[in-house]
Amino acid sequence: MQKSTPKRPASSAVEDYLERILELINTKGYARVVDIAESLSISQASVTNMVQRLDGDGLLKYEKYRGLVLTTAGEELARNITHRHHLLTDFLQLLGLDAQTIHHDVEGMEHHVSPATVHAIESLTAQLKRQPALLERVRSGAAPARVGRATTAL
Amino acid sequence: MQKSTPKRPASSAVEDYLERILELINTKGYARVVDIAESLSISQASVTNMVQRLDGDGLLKYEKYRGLVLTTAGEELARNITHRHHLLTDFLQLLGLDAQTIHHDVEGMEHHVSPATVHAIESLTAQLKRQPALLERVRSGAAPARVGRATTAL
DNA sequence: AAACAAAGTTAGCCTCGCCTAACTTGCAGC
DNA sequence: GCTGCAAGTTAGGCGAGGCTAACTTTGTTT
Ligand SMILES: [Mn+2]
Ligand SMILES: [Mn+2]
Ligand SMILES: [Mn+2]
Ligand SMILES: [Mn+2]
Repeated sequence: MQKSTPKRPASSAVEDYLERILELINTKGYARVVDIAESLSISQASVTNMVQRLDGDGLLKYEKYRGLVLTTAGEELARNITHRHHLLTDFLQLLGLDAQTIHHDVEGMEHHVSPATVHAIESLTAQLKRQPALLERVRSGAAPARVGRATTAL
Repeated sequence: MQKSTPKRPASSAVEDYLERILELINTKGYARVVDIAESLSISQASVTNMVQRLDGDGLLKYEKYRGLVLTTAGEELARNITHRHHLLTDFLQLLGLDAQTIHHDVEGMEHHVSPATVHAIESLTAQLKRQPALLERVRSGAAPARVGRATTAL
């Protein structure tokens, strides 16, 4: 156990690293410094530095020149941020946003959504998926119907 | 006009300062360094420093020891972030989240929501407000109805 | 008008997260 | 088993955005 670690909430940077490391492991079987760097558009030197910090924080095991593996704590955190990422992406896709906007916004928002909010958006998403008509109105930017104004006009 | 300023997007910190300054001006008529500091839980020294930066960026006019006023550009930015804040707050309230969670999440998310997403969430919010039944299901965390399972059970 | 407190400023420092340049290690190919 | 390149690391540095401590200015009080 990592003692005397006050367990501050992980920073956005830490979450982004862990998320990407897990993704690399899941798709390539391993996560090398060079791959992480490429994938995050960050220098190898910066990755090495962060990896050493994450090792110190007990989120992964790192052996110089040899590679790294996520610890249980690290993988848990990685799975958690991944879940937030997917949920928000799913939600924004429902709203009809373009892929680029979605990616940009999700990449930032994912770090600020607390568990209760995750749960609420999951619930909302599930409900919305059974309301295609409502979603259609959202996507078309339909204003709330007002008496005396055509809502289907061009 | 502020020439030779490449106009990087405002940082989260800058947006938080501007939002708070506008709020102070709207409620007290002015925004002193000490008030901004108190309101953001930041030292007066840090506020002075940031205010000087914002002056340099043309977002406010600052006279040493004398006070500050937002420029047109600054007020525009302030109104914009304020709008995002209110929209997200409104949206999360609809989902039935508690005030504390809402404040925490909004304070972070507001800096990462692009115009298209703002528009989509506005649209969604408007639609949701006319769907009290759906919202009730969201708030109660109802799973999508499944045949053979009671959805109203305790 | 002198003194005092509150507000504001400056100086110096820190952490985070990034960078480049230079060096070291590991691994293939020969 | 050299050798050369790719991968990895270290060293040094930078900007953002915080902090505290010490100083200055302003405004109020007497
Ligand atoms: Mn991210
Ligand atoms: Mn992500
Ligand atoms: Mn904020
Ligand atoms: Mn805000």
